[in-house]
Amino acid sequence: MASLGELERAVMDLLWAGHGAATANTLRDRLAQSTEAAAGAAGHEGKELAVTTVLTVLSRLEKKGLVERERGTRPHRYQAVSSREDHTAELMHEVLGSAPDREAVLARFIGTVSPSEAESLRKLLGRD
Amino acid sequence: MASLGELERAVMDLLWAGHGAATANTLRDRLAQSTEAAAGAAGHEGKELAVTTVLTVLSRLEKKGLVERERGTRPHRYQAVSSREDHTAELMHEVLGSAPDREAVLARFIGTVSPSEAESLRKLLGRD
DNA sequence: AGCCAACTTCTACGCAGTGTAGAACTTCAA
DNA sequence: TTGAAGTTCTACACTGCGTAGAAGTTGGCT
Repeated sequence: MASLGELERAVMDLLWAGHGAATANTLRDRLAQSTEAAAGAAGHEGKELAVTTVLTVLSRLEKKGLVERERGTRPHRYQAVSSREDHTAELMHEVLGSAPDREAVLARFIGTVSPSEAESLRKLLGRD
Repeated sequence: MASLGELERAVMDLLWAGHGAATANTLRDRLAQSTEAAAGAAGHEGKELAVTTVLTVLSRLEKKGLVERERGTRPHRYQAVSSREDHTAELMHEVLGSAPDREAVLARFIGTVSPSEAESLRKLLGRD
Protein backbone atom coordinates (compact mmCIF):
# COMPACT_ATOMS: atom_id res chain seq x y z
CA MET A 1 0.00 0.00 0.00
CA ALA A 2 2.53 2.54 -1.07
CA SER A 3 3.15 4.10 -4.43
CA LEU A 4 1.71 7.46 -5.32
CA GLY A 5 0.90 8.97 -8.67
CA GLU A 6 2.54 12.15 -9.83
CA LEU A 7 -0.26 14.45 -8.79
CA GLU A 8 -0.85 12.64 -5.54
CA ARG A 9 2.81 13.06 -4.82
CA ALA A 10 2.69 16.76 -5.64
CA VAL A 11 -0.22 17.26 -3.28
CA MET A 12 1.53 15.43 -0.48
CA ASP A 13 4.60 17.54 -1.05
CA LEU A 14 2.54 20.68 -0.59
CA LEU A 15 0.85 19.38 2.53
CA TRP A 16 4.21 18.42 3.94
CA ALA A 17 5.93 21.64 2.94
CA GLY A 18 3.39 24.14 4.21
CA HIS A 19 2.72 22.23 7.38
CA GLY A 20 -0.77 22.66 8.64
CA ALA A 21 -4.17 22.10 7.08
CA ALA A 22 -5.17 23.48 3.71
CA THR A 23 -8.31 23.61 1.60
CA ALA A 24 -8.69 22.17 -1.86
CA ASN A 25 -8.76 25.64 -3.35
CA THR A 26 -5.57 26.67 -1.64
CA LEU A 27 -3.88 23.55 -2.85
CA ARG A 28 -5.08 24.10 -6.38
CA ASP A 29 -3.49 27.54 -6.34
CA ARG A 30 -0.25 26.33 -4.86
CA LEU A 31 -0.13 23.54 -7.41
CA ALA A 32 -0.44 26.09 -10.19
CA GLN A 33 2.48 27.99 -8.75
CA SER A 34 4.73 24.96 -8.42
CA THR A 35 3.93 24.11 -12.02
CA GLU A 36 4.82 27.63 -13.04
CA ALA A 37 8.17 27.36 -11.29
CA ALA A 38 8.86 24.02 -12.89
CA ALA A 39 7.91 25.28 -16.35
CA GLY A 40 10.87 27.64 -16.32
CA ALA A 41 9.85 31.13 -17.42
CA ALA A 42 7.79 33.20 -15.02
CA GLY A 43 4.74 35.28 -15.84
CA HIS A 44 2.15 32.80 -17.04
CA GLU A 45 0.73 30.71 -14.24
CA GLY A 46 1.19 27.00 -14.41
CA LYS A 47 -1.72 24.78 -15.34
CA GLU A 48 -4.72 25.48 -13.18
CA LEU A 49 -6.44 22.25 -12.32
CA ALA A 50 -10.15 22.00 -11.65
CA VAL A 51 -10.95 21.99 -7.96
CA THR A 52 -12.78 18.73 -8.38
CA THR A 53 -9.57 17.19 -9.60
CA VAL A 54 -7.80 18.20 -6.43
CA LEU A 55 -10.70 16.95 -4.35
CA THR A 56 -10.65 13.60 -6.07
CA VAL A 57 -6.97 13.23 -5.38
CA LEU A 58 -7.45 14.25 -1.78
CA SER A 59 -10.18 11.66 -1.35
CA ARG A 60 -7.94 8.97 -2.72
CA LEU A 61 -5.13 10.05 -0.45
CA GLU A 62 -7.54 9.94 2.45
CA LYS A 63 -8.57 6.42 1.54
CA LYS A 64 -4.90 5.49 1.48
CA GLY A 65 -4.54 6.83 4.99
CA LEU A 66 -2.06 9.54 4.07
CA VAL A 67 -4.38 12.48 4.58
CA GLU A 68 -7.13 13.34 6.98
CA ARG A 69 -9.75 16.03 6.70
CA GLU A 70 -11.73 18.13 9.09
CA ARG A 71 -15.30 17.63 8.01
CA GLY A 72 -16.61 20.20 10.47
CA THR A 73 -15.42 23.37 8.81
CA ARG A 74 -17.20 24.24 5.62
CA PRO A 75 -14.44 24.25 3.20
CA HIS A 76 -12.98 21.02 4.49
CA ARG A 77 -9.40 21.34 5.57
CA TYR A 78 -6.89 18.64 4.72
CA GLN A 79 -3.62 17.72 6.32
CA ALA A 80 -1.04 14.98 6.15
CA VAL A 81 -1.50 12.24 8.71
CA SER A 82 2.21 11.91 9.36
CA SER A 83 5.26 13.99 8.59
CA ARG A 84 7.19 13.40 5.44
CA GLU A 85 10.07 12.02 7.44
CA ASP A 86 7.90 9.58 9.36
CA HIS A 87 6.18 8.50 6.22
CA THR A 88 9.43 7.98 4.36
CA ALA A 89 11.00 6.09 7.24
CA GLU A 90 7.94 3.90 7.39
CA LEU A 91 8.26 3.20 3.69
CA MET A 92 11.88 2.23 4.19
CA HIS A 93 10.83 -0.24 6.84
CA GLU A 94 8.24 -1.64 4.51
CA VAL A 95 10.86 -2.18 1.84
CA LEU A 96 13.28 -3.65 4.33
CA GLY A 97 10.62 -6.03 5.56
CA SER A 98 9.95 -7.28 2.05
CA ALA A 99 13.14 -9.31 2.12
CA PRO A 100 13.59 -12.40 4.29
CA ASP A 101 17.10 -11.58 5.41
CA ARG A 102 16.79 -8.10 6.85
CA GLU A 103 20.27 -8.02 8.27
CA ALA A 104 21.80 -8.79 4.89
CA VAL A 105 19.82 -5.98 3.33
CA LEU A 106 20.94 -3.60 6.04
CA ALA A 107 24.53 -4.56 5.35
CA ARG A 108 24.16 -3.64 1.66
CA PHE A 109 22.29 -0.52 2.61
CA ILE A 110 24.96 0.68 4.98
CA GLY A 111 27.62 -0.14 2.44
CA THR A 112 26.23 2.49 0.12
CA VAL A 113 25.39 5.47 2.29
CA SER A 114 27.50 8.57 1.96
CA PRO A 115 30.29 9.03 4.52
CA SER A 116 28.54 11.95 6.16
CA GLU A 117 25.37 9.94 6.51
CA ALA A 118 27.31 7.06 7.94
CA GLU A 119 28.71 9.50 10.47
CA SER A 120 25.31 10.72 11.59
CA LEU A 121 24.08 7.16 11.73
CA ARG A 122 26.87 6.39 14.18
CA LYS A 123 25.78 9.31 16.32
CA LEU A 124 22.16 8.24 16.17
CA LEU A 125 22.98 4.74 17.24
CA GLY A 126 25.16 6.05 20.00
CA ARG A 127 26.81 4.04 22.69
CA ASP A 128 23.68 2.14 23.79
CA MET B 1 10.92 2.66 -11.79
CA ALA B 2 10.22 0.27 -9.00
CA SER B 3 6.96 -1.40 -8.08
CA LEU B 4 6.19 -4.92 -9.18
CA GLY B 5 2.92 -6.67 -9.71
CA GLU B 6 1.99 -9.75 -7.77
CA LEU B 7 3.08 -12.24 -10.39
CA GLU B 8 6.21 -10.31 -11.24
CA ARG B 9 7.08 -10.35 -7.59
CA ALA B 10 6.47 -14.09 -7.34
CA VAL B 11 8.77 -14.73 -10.28
CA MET B 12 11.53 -12.58 -8.81
CA ASP B 13 11.17 -14.44 -5.52
CA LEU B 14 11.74 -17.72 -7.31
CA LEU B 15 14.72 -16.40 -9.22
CA TRP B 16 16.19 -15.06 -6.01
CA ALA B 17 15.44 -18.16 -3.96
CA GLY B 18 16.79 -20.79 -6.30
CA HIS B 19 19.82 -18.78 -7.28
CA GLY B 20 20.98 -19.47 -10.76
CA ALA B 21 19.29 -19.33 -14.12
CA ALA B 22 15.97 -20.96 -14.88
CA THR B 23 13.79 -21.52 -17.91
CA ALA B 24 10.24 -20.32 -18.32
CA ASN B 25 8.95 -23.87 -18.02
CA THR B 26 10.81 -24.49 -14.81
CA LEU B 27 9.47 -21.31 -13.38
CA ARG B 28 5.95 -22.18 -14.41
CA ASP B 29 6.22 -25.42 -12.50
CA ARG B 30 7.72 -23.83 -9.44
CA LEU B 31 5.03 -21.21 -9.49
CA ALA B 32 2.39 -23.91 -9.46
CA GLN B 33 4.03 -25.44 -6.43
CA SER B 34 4.24 -22.21 -4.49
CA THR B 35 0.59 -21.62 -5.23
CA GLU B 36 -0.18 -25.10 -3.99
CA ALA B 37 1.71 -24.43 -0.77
CA ALA B 38 -0.10 -21.15 -0.30
CA ALA B 39 -3.47 -22.74 -0.95
CA GLY B 40 -3.14 -24.82 2.18
CA ALA B 41 -4.01 -28.46 1.52
CA ALA B 42 -1.58 -30.54 -0.52
CA GLY B 43 -2.38 -32.91 -3.34
CA HIS B 44 -3.88 -30.78 -6.07
CA GLU B 45 -1.30 -28.63 -7.79
CA GLY B 46 -1.70 -24.91 -7.62
CA LYS B 47 -2.88 -23.03 -10.66
CA GLU B 48 -0.76 -23.89 -13.68
CA LEU B 49 -0.14 -20.78 -15.71
CA ALA B 50 0.43 -20.85 -19.44
CA VAL B 51 4.09 -20.70 -20.37
CA THR B 52 3.41 -17.64 -22.48
CA THR B 53 2.19 -15.88 -19.37
CA VAL B 54 5.46 -16.54 -17.63
CA LEU B 55 7.37 -15.46 -20.71
CA THR B 56 5.47 -12.21 -20.91
CA VAL B 57 6.25 -11.47 -17.29
CA LEU B 58 9.89 -12.32 -17.81
CA SER B 59 10.08 -9.98 -20.78
CA ARG B 60 8.62 -7.18 -18.74
CA LEU B 61 11.03 -7.85 -15.92
CA GLU B 62 13.85 -7.81 -18.44
CA LYS B 63 12.69 -4.46 -19.75
CA LYS B 64 12.69 -3.19 -16.18
CA GLY B 65 16.27 -4.29 -15.81
CA LEU B 66 15.60 -6.81 -13.07
CA VAL B 67 16.21 -9.91 -15.12
CA GLU B 68 18.58 -10.89 -17.86
CA ARG B 69 18.40 -13.83 -20.21
CA GLU B 70 20.84 -15.97 -22.07
CA ARG B 71 19.64 -15.85 -25.62
CA GLY B 72 22.20 -18.38 -26.79
CA THR B 73 20.74 -21.53 -25.27
CA ARG B 74 17.58 -22.74 -26.85
CA PRO B 75 15.25 -22.68 -24.01
CA HIS B 76 16.38 -19.23 -22.89
CA ARG B 77 17.57 -19.14 -19.35
CA TYR B 78 16.64 -16.27 -17.07
CA GLN B 79 18.28 -14.96 -13.96
CA ALA B 80 18.03 -12.00 -11.64
CA VAL B 81 20.41 -9.15 -12.45
CA SER B 82 21.15 -8.42 -8.81
CA SER B 83 20.61 -10.26 -5.56
CA ARG B 84 17.50 -9.70 -3.56
CA GLU B 85 19.52 -7.97 -0.90
CA ASP B 86 21.18 -5.60 -3.34
CA HIS B 87 17.92 -4.87 -5.01
CA THR B 88 16.15 -4.21 -1.74
CA ALA B 89 18.93 -2.01 -0.43
CA GLU B 90 18.82 -0.04 -3.65
CA LEU B 91 15.09 0.41 -3.23
CA MET B 92 15.65 1.68 0.28
CA HIS B 93 18.08 4.25 -1.05
CA GLU B 94 15.55 5.29 -3.62
CA VAL B 95 12.94 5.82 -0.94
CA LEU B 96 15.40 7.64 1.27
CA GLY B 97 16.33 9.93 -1.59
CA SER B 98 12.71 10.85 -2.20
CA ALA B 99 12.74 13.11 0.85
CA PRO B 100 14.65 16.40 0.99
CA ASP B 101 15.98 15.91 4.48
CA ARG B 102 17.66 12.55 4.34
CA GLU B 103 19.23 12.84 7.76
CA ALA B 104 15.88 13.45 9.38
CA VAL B 105 14.46 10.40 7.68
CA LEU B 106 17.40 8.31 8.82
CA ALA B 107 16.78 9.49 12.35
CA ARG B 108 13.18 8.27 12.24
CA PHE B 109 14.28 5.09 10.56
CA ILE B 110 16.86 4.30 13.19
CA GLY B 111 14.39 5.12 15.89
CA THR B 112 12.21 2.23 14.82
CA VAL B 113 14.56 -0.63 14.09
CA SER B 114 14.57 -3.57 16.44
CA PRO B 115 17.28 -3.60 19.11
CA SER B 116 19.06 -6.52 17.52
CA GLU B 117 19.12 -4.76 14.20
CA ALA B 118 20.43 -1.62 15.85
CA GLU B 119 23.18 -3.74 17.28
CA SER B 120 24.23 -5.16 13.94
CA LEU B 121 24.06 -1.70 12.45
CA ARG B 122 26.55 -0.52 15.04
CA LYS B 123 28.86 -3.34 14.07
CA LEU B 124 28.47 -2.59 10.40
CA LEU B 125 29.30 1.04 10.89
CA GLY B 126 32.20 0.15 13.09
CA ARG B 127 34.98 2.48 14.14
CA ASP B 128 36.14 4.59 11.17
C1' DA C 1 -38.74 31.25 3.83
C1' DG C 2 -36.31 31.03 -0.34
C1' DC C 3 -32.55 31.42 -3.31
C1' DC C 4 -27.77 31.81 -4.75
C1' DA C 5 -23.01 30.81 -4.52
C1' DA C 6 -19.70 27.85 -2.74
C1' DC C 7 -18.63 23.43 -1.71
C1' DT C 8 -18.76 18.29 -1.95
C1' DT C 9 -19.89 13.92 -3.99
C1' DC C 10 -20.89 11.04 -8.08
C1' DT C 11 -19.91 9.44 -12.35
C1' DA C 12 -17.03 8.94 -16.16
C1' DC C 13 -13.42 8.82 -19.62
C1' DG C 14 -8.64 8.03 -21.31
C1' DC C 15 -4.17 6.15 -20.50
C1' DA C 16 -0.74 3.09 -18.54
C1' DG C 17 0.58 -1.15 -16.02
C1' DT C 18 -0.36 -5.90 -15.01
C1' DG C 19 -2.32 -10.79 -15.34
C1' DT C 20 -3.48 -13.75 -18.64
C1' DA C 21 -3.15 -16.38 -22.78
C1' DG C 22 -4.12 -17.64 -27.84
C1' DA C 23 -2.11 -16.94 -32.62
C1' DA C 24 1.60 -16.63 -35.33
C1' DC C 25 6.31 -17.16 -36.17
C1' DT C 26 11.13 -19.44 -35.56
C1' DT C 27 14.36 -23.08 -34.99
C1' DC C 28 16.60 -27.45 -34.10
C1' DA C 29 16.59 -32.38 -34.58
C1' DA C 30 15.11 -36.46 -36.67
C1' DT D 1 11.48 -31.32 -44.72
C1' DT D 2 8.54 -31.45 -41.22
C1' DG D 3 6.99 -31.38 -36.50
C1' DA D 4 7.57 -30.36 -31.69
C1' DA D 5 9.36 -27.08 -28.57
C1' DG D 6 10.18 -22.54 -27.94
C1' DT D 7 9.62 -17.50 -28.64
C1' DT D 8 7.34 -13.29 -30.06
C1' DC D 9 3.05 -10.74 -31.22
C1' DT D 10 -1.30 -9.32 -30.28
C1' DA D 11 -5.06 -8.77 -27.34
C1' DC D 12 -8.37 -8.34 -23.68
C1' DA D 13 -9.91 -7.42 -18.98
C1' DC D 14 -9.10 -5.09 -14.71
C1' DT D 15 -7.13 -1.62 -11.73
C1' DG D 16 -4.95 2.78 -10.53
C1' DC D 17 -4.41 7.54 -11.66
C1' DG D 18 -5.19 12.23 -13.93
C1' DT D 19 -8.80 14.79 -15.15
C1' DA D 20 -13.13 17.05 -14.82
C1' DG D 21 -18.34 17.82 -15.72
C1' DA D 22 -22.96 16.81 -13.54
C1' DA D 23 -25.52 16.47 -9.74
C1' DG D 24 -26.37 17.08 -4.93
C1' DT D 25 -25.77 19.70 -0.41
C1' DT D 26 -25.47 23.67 2.64
C1' DG D 27 -24.84 28.07 4.84
C1' DG D 28 -25.75 32.91 4.55
C1' DC D 29 -28.14 36.85 2.68
C1' DT D 30 -32.28 39.15 1.44
